[in-house]
Amino acid sequence: MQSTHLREHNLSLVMRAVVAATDPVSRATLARSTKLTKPTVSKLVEELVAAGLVEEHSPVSQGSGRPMVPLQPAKHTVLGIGLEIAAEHISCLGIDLAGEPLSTRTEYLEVTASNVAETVATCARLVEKVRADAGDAAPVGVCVAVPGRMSPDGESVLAAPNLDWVDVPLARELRQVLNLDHLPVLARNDIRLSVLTELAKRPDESFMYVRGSTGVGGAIVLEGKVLEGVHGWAGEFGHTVVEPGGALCRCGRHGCLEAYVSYHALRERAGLRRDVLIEELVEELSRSTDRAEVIGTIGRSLGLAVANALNILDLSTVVLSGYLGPIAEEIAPFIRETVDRHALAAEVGEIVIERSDDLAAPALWGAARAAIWPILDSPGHWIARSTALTD
Amino acid sequence: MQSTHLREHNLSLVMRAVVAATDPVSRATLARSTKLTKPTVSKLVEELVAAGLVEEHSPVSQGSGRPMVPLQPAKHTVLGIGLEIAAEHISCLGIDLAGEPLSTRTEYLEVTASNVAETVATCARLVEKVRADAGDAAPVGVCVAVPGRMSPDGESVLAAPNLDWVDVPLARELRQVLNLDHLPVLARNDIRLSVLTELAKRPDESFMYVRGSTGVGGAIVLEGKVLEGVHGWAGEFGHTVVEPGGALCRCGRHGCLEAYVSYHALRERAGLRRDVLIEELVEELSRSTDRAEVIGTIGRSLGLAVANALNILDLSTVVLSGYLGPIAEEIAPFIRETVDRHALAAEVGEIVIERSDDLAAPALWGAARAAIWPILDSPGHWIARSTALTD
DNA sequence: ATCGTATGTTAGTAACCGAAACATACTAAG
DNA sequence: CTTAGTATGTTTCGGTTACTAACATACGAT
Repeated sequence: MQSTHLREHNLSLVMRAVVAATDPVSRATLARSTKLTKPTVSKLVEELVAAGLVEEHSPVSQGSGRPMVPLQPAKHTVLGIGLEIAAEHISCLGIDLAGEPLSTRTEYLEVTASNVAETVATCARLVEKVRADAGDAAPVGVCVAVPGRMSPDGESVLAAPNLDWVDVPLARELRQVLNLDHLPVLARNDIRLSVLTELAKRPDESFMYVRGSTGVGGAIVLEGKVLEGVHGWAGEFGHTVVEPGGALCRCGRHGCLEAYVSYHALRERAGLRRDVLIEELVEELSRSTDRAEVIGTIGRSLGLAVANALNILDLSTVVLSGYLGPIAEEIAPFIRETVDRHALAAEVGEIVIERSDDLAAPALWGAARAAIWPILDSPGHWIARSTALTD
Repeated sequence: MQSTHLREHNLSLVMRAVVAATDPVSRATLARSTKLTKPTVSKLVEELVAAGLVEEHSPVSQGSGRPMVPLQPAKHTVLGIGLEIAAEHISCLGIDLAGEPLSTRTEYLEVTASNVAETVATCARLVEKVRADAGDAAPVGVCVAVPGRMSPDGESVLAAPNLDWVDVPLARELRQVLNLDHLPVLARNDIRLSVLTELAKRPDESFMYVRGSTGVGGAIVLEGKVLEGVHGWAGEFGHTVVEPGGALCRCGRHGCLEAYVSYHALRERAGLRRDVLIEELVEELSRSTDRAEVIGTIGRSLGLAVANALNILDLSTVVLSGYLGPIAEEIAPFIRETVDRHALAAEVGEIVIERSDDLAAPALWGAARAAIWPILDSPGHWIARSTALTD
């Protein structure tokens, strides 16, 4: 490592500490939390303030001693742009460093294999609108959430069954259309972006994330890092077999978890109308069938898959999201039971099963956060870049 | 990060590069591989040579140009001490920085709950002998491999069924008996140490490690790091249920993998005599039963457990060790089949199933390597420490 | 009015790494 | 035998970084 990298490292450390703090922080507090000395922090903060990434407010007294100068992530100066492509709509969200939404826009269209160009054009239109709404805030980058399997480099969509897409070089096409010279434009899997939203609330924790929505998605988070795996789908247990030779899944095989626990599977089997909202799925199901039975179906299948994963990874926390969130407490016993059956009960501590306080569109928010990430990770690059542009 | 940490980081970088290289390396080569500049490398190497951690040989011509000065990890100067506690014997191995064995000693005794003190005494005796054998080599630390569940800090054995141990503060007791002032003494799970031996051959790779021995152990390696998990048993799928309601396992539940695929289970079910060597288990079994049936039993159970784990973690490599190594090729089809059944076949690349060229005692070797680790990780500390002692 | 306390700044210092030039030691060719 | 070419390793110097120690600042408490 070179000495210049050291500075970048520390700059990022301070920047992230400022963003991570919910309340304004003083330089002295930063020095303690980053384990750097006060002069060092002052130097680094000076640079961040000069670059407009951190805001300095007027001194505030804190009991005895000299009043602190509160520092906060700059508001409305920087714009992280998140996009979400779903089967029937495309949304765009712009947030600033503080995580404040600056603008949200949505357009409705049926995304299919035949209208990739139109989809890209729509994305571009939405991004332009959000940029306009955001005023002076300088764009940092764009991240697109796609419900499908992506190439690990974030360049292209390998397969997105819901959209009927195969091998679409989405990032490249967007980059060409969007007029953002050399800013990063990446495409990522929607679940892996959703989990970032959860991760913002539990930094550095280890847990398993399960989201019930159109399909069943999941991710594994180890010490604050989302596990990728060689193909980038670690933790995706939608197609784990939970009942050998069981129900036919749309992937063509039998007994997949997704064939039991997914919006489509549950809705169709209960013969409900197509326009049931995902959030209301469980309520609707309980109306037509015995609630215990519905919960039982979900719980048993999910319990097996989740318990297996927890066991192998030696994790003790599951976060349930999507329509699984509201019924987390009801599903919990099934997961617990299977875990107890699979691991030595005495060895296992209590399994923590939590519901995610889900936002309406976690993937969209995750994408926006991911777009901001480069600034937090290497503020120096950004500063160098922006000063080079203005000169 | 402080500037002094930067130096430590770079020192470690150079040290590890020297050790990782199989052949002697020049300063210039190190500069290229570590991405530091030549002067920096020279400075750092100078310090390592002065401390006796790296050896400088006489210049060797390499075609044209000035001959290089070959650098190698110092031999016989430093001693990493590994211990292995098994049910019926205790072994001790001392290696140097180059990974050369300096001495191996073994004593036989039945380790049980009643003779913890004797076990510790035996360990101490073995360590003393190895130290004596190693001559001037300076001890770096001690690491003990124990077949059981350990506290994450490496201090104590929580439970080791094979030894009938529960809650034994092994590291502390050893530290008191061994006369190694303030050198690290740690106790670790044997499988997690075995995998270090494999890891030395595949640095920075990701794979799953499965070892068939008295029981069935496993570990997950992600980018060269052994996954720990909250309790420190990530990847241990010996007690994964592979057949609900199946054979009784000694853990008290039914259908565990270990109830089918373990030395004890296989030997007892075939009615073989007790003194069959683990290495010869499969051969012996094939003599009394149909080989295809034996392989089938192992393959089906293991295939299910391994395939599930690969699927969830999105890994594509399995390394089979212990008595599973020799029959890796025969088991491979079962694992492949289950993987294909569980994951979307089109999405999965080829699963690589490899055998570990197992040493006789990988856990012992892993322990010795682990004992050496502190030097590679922070040579500066070691240098400071040893100069402080000699002054 | 003074003391205590916590924040933030100002030198001055020590340490680090890197760029460039140089010294070194060999091979290969004329 | 000489010269050119090449790669290694060293020296010198400069720029940057972060730390130490002391100080200035701005409050509350007594």
